[in-house]
Amino acid sequence: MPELPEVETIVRGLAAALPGRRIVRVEGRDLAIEGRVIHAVRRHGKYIVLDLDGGMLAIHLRMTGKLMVDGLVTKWTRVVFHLDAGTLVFEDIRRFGTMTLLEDLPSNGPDALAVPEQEFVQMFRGRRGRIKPLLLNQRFVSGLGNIYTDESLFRAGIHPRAQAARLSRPRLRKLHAAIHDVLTEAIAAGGSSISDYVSATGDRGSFQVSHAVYGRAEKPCPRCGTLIRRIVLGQRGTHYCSTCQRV
DNA sequence: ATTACTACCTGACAGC
DNA sequence: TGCTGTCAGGTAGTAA
Repeated sequence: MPELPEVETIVRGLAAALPGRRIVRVEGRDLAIEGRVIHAVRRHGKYIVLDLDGGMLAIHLRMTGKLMVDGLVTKWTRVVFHLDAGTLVFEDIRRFGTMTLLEDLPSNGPDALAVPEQEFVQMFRGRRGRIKPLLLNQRFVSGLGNIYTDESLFRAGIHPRAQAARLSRPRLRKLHAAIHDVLTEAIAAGGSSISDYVSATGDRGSFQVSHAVYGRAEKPCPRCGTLIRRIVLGQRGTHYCSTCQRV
């Protein structure tokens, strides 16, 4: 479910409520963090990181995870953090989400929103394979998922099957700008809510109405009117405009 | 290094 | 109603 803009939106909501709160009791998972204080909340790729005294809790929402401040408890609630004031509720329909106490964060690639253009272009040296699966690889660049990969490639005019190593420097610079712009606009819109995603305050995002290709198979391209195609690439549904996007 | 396949788990939806 | 199959915003493990 959540990609970088959704995780960023959730983290902003958590950061407004959690720092300074003490975890009094954890219900639903054996984490042994009772009594610890949450000092800060940050994002690391698609991970939500709670900095506690003496460690950090890394939470990954995978497909259907939600983290809500004072959220309602439902049949899909998996963990409730009881705080000295209020609660933090973790809900996860498909139970793919993970929650681990760590000393070191998982090593992944540079953040898709923070990576400088020059570094981004250089990362492609020596890479084989097609561009879309590469962008989805979190050890290459972290934060992009299926929605924003498709949307970024559309804006950059790059076909998802294009060979990464064959892209010219100008096209890579354009891709860098496209990724940055799409993510920035999506964060401003509070993320994309297609079915499950809500922020830490329970609000839906609105960026889904701005999607040009994702989820728009057989609908006209907003730029040229050609019908958007859906193919499967790297086992993922992939949407693109065959006129605007070239290999 | 890259790709394919399986698996994790649940719900929505289409078609019969 | 209900069955079957497909799809879903993610990622790990294994094999080729």
